Amino acid sequence: MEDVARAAGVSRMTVSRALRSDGPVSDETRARILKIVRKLNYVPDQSAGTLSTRRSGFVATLVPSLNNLHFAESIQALSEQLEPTGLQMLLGHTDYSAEREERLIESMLKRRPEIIVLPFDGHTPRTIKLLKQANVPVIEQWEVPKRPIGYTVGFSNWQAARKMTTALIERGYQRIAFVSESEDAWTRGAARRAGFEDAMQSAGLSAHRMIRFGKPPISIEDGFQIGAQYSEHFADADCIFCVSDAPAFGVLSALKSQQIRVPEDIAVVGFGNFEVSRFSSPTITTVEVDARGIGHQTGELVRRLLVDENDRDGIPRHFEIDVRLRFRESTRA
Amino acid sequence: MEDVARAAGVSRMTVSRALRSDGPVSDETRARILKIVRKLNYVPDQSAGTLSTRRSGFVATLVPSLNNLHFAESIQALSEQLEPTGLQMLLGHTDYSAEREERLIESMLKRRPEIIVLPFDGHTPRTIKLLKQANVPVIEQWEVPKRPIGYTVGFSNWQAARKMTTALIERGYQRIAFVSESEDAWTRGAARRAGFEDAMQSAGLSAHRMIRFGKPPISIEDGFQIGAQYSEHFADADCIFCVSDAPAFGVLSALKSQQIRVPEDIAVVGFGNFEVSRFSSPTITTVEVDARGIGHQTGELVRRLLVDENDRDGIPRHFEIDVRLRFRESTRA
DNA sequence: GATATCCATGTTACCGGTAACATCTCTGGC
DNA sequence: GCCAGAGATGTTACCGGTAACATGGATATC
Repeated sequence: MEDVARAAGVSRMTVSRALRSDGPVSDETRARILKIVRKLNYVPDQSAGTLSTRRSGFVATLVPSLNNLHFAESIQALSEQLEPTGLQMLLGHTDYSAEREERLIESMLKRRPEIIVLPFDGHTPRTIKLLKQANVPVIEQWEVPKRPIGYTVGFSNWQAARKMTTALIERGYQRIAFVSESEDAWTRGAARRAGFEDAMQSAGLSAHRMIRFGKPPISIEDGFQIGAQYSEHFADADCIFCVSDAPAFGVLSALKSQQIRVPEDIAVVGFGNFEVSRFSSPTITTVEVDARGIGHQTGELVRRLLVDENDRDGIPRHFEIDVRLRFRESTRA
Repeated sequence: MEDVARAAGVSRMTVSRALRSDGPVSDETRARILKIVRKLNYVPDQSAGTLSTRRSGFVATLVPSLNNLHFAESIQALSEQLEPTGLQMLLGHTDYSAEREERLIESMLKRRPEIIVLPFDGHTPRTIKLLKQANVPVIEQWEVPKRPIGYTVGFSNWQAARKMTTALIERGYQRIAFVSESEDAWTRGAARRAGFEDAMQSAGLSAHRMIRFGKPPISIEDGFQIGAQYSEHFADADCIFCVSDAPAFGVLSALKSQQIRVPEDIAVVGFGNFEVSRFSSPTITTVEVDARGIGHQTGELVRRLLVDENDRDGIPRHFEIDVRLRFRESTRA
């Protein structure tokens, strides 16, 4: 920067001002400085700027996992929203572990993020303490916690699963099995399971056909293995509701290879509306979640909180994301 | 930090030393300081540290897109490798646009990354200039460029597609169609297409059945639409080689709905070995690429370049990643 | 017992920007 | 012609750490 200032015959401060769109610099001087900046290939050091302005320009972002299209898409949508603002995303993935989440947050806080975006899958007590002390807006995504730390963008997995279950019961299904992960203490999967159980009980039906298999995120392969044990798990069931479309597709694939007909012999239902559920045969009934919408709304919220000074009033604490039931060929009408 | 130092009755420097594992501080003093740090919830500011040490701890990482399992998995593998090193990843996605890539690199350079990891899909001239001037190791991933900037971790998509095509020809296929994206000027998809064409020509076969459809990344839906126009595109073909498993699955789905049998009437081949290709019916013949391996090797390389001081000699410039042909039910033996 | 050596700790300056205030020049109003 | 006010630019100090060197006391060496 010193070099640029010397070459332009001005002070460092003027260079600094010229590089920031707002600074009061004459057009002529700015043009001259920018030309020299380009010639010398000067790239400002943002950590020095951060230190001085106390604004890091970082958005700390956590996701449970990247190899899940939902999370990948919401991240992608968020990062697209962030681009024009000049904010940068610090990304980490928790791998569905609250301890890993805590470690990640701890290391990200050293970068002084201006906002923290993370999924709610249950936090450790220390995580909650760290988040509160960070003195920075916190946005919890996906599942909406009962006691939010700050803002939330998401929906109730409990309600979504309950709604689908109730709709299935209305369509005449009574002996519904539920497939979910084996270690999901606090995840969205657990909330879906609870919603399913509640709906069944409310209808006076038994929710005893609970299959737990595979670690989060449950995969197509896991679903295939479950489906391969049809007689053991589903002999007296009339419908298999899976915690996600991936195992639903796997179950379907396994049933097909055993000549079990869907939906004639048994129905299959997923969750998430992944692309594969629209193109499998039969196509899979599922719960559609607007993953991009979560990223987009979060981006919008970040903009209102950090960028747009005129739009800071009356920001709601909670943004509800759409959830819709998609009935397809894998259930009978 | 000042506060901590005062509370512990030492100088700021001693606190700084106590917080870094290496510093020469007596065990007793360090214990006392760490206790106070915890009590005061002091979190060091890494941008100040960066400024002073001239080490940012950042690994600038670009991917074409996140909603593609290959990239997501390689990123995940890389970030797992990075965790114990204390390095943090700055992630951006180019959306297959060289201009976006240039902008991202420009903004990331302000953070003074210690290394730059990016896919090779062709760069703008300015991008190449920026990367060279950054004076930082550069790792190009996935497709291996003819003229690498620094290190490379990947494989030749040209060769991989050529190998599969040759194997298909050996199995008796002669009228092979190739499905790829419509705007893929510099992508891996284009390299695959070129490899296909070369193999066909070497075998004295015509490579005129080129279907171009959909923007990168080509989806299941795109494949479905292509497959739905069977008679137009594939009336006289005996095999459909798709640039990725996603459209292959979509094509398969469309063929099935038209009662066209695979592989009896026509074969379908994908690329990537996504999970869906193992569980569709029929299962899909594909080219297996070790996506996690790319992330893992990259992480290993980063470690050797930045962390492990004793292992810095004789680091190869290029790491070749495994590619294997997986013949499944969608082609006849 | 004098000196060399080592370890724990302190002091000072600096990393590369920007906030805050000071200064200077030019313009317009009366 | 004098002064207020606004815009462009300069000066100084500071953001929160750490590098580099200085210091002081304990121990080892002969």
